[in-house]
Amino acid sequence: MSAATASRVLSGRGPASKAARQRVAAAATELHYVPHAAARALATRSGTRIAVAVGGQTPHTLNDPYVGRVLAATAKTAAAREVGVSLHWLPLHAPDELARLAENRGIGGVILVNPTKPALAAVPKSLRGRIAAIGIGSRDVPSFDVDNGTATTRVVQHLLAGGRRRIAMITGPPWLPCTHRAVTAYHRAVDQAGTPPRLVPGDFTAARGEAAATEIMTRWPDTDAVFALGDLSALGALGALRSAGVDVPGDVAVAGFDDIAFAALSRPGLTTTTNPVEDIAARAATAVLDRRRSSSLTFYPSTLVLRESA
Amino acid sequence: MSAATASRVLSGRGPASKAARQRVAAAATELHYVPHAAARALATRSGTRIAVAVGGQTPHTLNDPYVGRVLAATAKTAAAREVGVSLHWLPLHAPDELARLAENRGIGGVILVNPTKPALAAVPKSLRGRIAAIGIGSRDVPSFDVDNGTATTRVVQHLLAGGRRRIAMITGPPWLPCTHRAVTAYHRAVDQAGTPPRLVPGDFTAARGEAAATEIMTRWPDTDAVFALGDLSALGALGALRSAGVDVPGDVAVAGFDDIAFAALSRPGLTTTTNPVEDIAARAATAVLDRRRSSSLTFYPSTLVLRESA
DNA sequence: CCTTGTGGTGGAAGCGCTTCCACGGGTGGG
DNA sequence: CCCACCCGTGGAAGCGCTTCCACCACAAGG
Repeated sequence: MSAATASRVLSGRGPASKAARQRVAAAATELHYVPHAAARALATRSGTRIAVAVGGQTPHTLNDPYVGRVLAATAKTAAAREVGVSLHWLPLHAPDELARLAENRGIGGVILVNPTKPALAAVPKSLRGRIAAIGIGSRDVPSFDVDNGTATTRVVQHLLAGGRRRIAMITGPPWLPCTHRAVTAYHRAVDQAGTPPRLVPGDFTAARGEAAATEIMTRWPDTDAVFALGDLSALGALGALRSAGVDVPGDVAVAGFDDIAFAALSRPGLTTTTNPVEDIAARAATAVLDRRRSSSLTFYPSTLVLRESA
Repeated sequence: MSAATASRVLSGRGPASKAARQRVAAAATELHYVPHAAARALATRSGTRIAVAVGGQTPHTLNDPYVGRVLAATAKTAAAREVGVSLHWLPLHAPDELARLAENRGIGGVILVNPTKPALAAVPKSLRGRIAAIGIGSRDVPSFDVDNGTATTRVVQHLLAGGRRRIAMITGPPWLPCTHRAVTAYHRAVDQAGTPPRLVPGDFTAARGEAAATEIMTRWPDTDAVFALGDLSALGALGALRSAGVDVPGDVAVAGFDDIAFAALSRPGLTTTTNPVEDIAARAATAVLDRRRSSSLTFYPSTLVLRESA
């Protein structure tokens, strides 16, 4: 029984007789053998382990319900394939961080969450086929994202149908392509209805949502609906409005995006539109693990969730 | 210039002349050299990279605001030391998973989050000095946790001071030592006040909080306060109560634990008690990276945050 | 019976790094 | 002036695995 044979059966590659297979399996379980991931990565020069790289201004971005959902879903599919998950913060101002990550081996694939354009541009060729992006919808890299254009249109139409005529929008970070898609859809929808566009930049955080709502009510006091890209911002806005004595949904309707768990927990319940992140993350994980270069841009449908706030 | 010399200056270990140091540094930056983590781990037989292992029934536990805070804080201190973070789910029924993790090298330290007793017992000796636990408060392994005994006492006393006399508690999972500490403190506090103990088991989730609140109001309709270990459960309870037409805090006061971001966002705002997880996680990360075996059990103070719900 | 194939096997090289060790050329003291 | 000493250096081994390749034994065909 040589190391070569053992390696063949344990890694499942190469020929091995039934007898050898059984002997190795028996020995492995008896000795509680665990392959040395580093050695394997070194020899194979292509680690297993999928890296989730989250873009953002501070490491604090990692603490976000959206990211939490991505992580849980990724960890689940990763565990099923017996690979690990590592977590990385991709500073907005250091796009080459991704290249370092890739060179630093041990990783078999990368899932980018909300990366900047420069970060996408800096994707090293060595990562081809083992990288996917979610939360952006870009063509530079295989992407999986929610169809937030259609979703935005539907939300705005719902608000219009409810009699709202001055609908403000709290956007996502300007450096995200998905922000542009949503903003475009928003513009088209309000233009079509002949109602004025009111845009305030956001960053997906609750704090920014609060500030943005205050800003909106100051600049345009007659606003009767606020749509925030991201439930966190929507909930922040909702809180700020109610603290200011504004009745929701009486005076102002509030709608969010993503349908995070807290959207249902808030009072009034937050009207929002789903984001099937779990599916998306699972698909992205599978794609990078299988080195599929397919499907450069896939959009997942979002469905409107009506609660009390709008 | 040999590989040996380069290795010495890059890893900062061993002697090297000033000239050599500079030449290596220059070459490294020019070539965008990134050390191969796997090779290094193999040679050193002690990887860098800190593993966060979260105990729980399903991978879904990874998606929890508490865990999110731990991850963000860990990633921050890890990034400052140029080490990676990997994420693991520690199934409740597979305590040896931790041993596999340890053998699977590449990791320099482990932070256990809410591990079970069997998992703690299964900690391999090879991990001595590079492991720490948070969220449990155990002596089996260096632990950093919030002082939830004192915090619980203070919450109950606050509820009593507010005139509440039938205070129910939604606990944490029974397999967590911290649940016992809090339950003990709760018992002592209500006994002292001569009010009846009302315990319902929880698991930190919002769904369980809702169910528990319903259960409480069914079994003990005259309950006038609910204290949940974990804001998620408290918010779930709060939602269920209000849906049942119960006025909060008029009829029933609700208090939580942890002071997650949503505690402030909810209406009424959730009265809770802080959990300095960020500090705790940072300290735990530093401890494992520095291989400190010190401080077997450190408790961090919690402060009461009064909002509208209690 | 010998040839040509086949599936299974072990030897050995090598993945990129660290670290032991032996060695050379400086310095200071005798 | 020579020796002992020490700092800085490069050669080489080895971390645990994979994988190429040569090899053997056997089965099937001529």
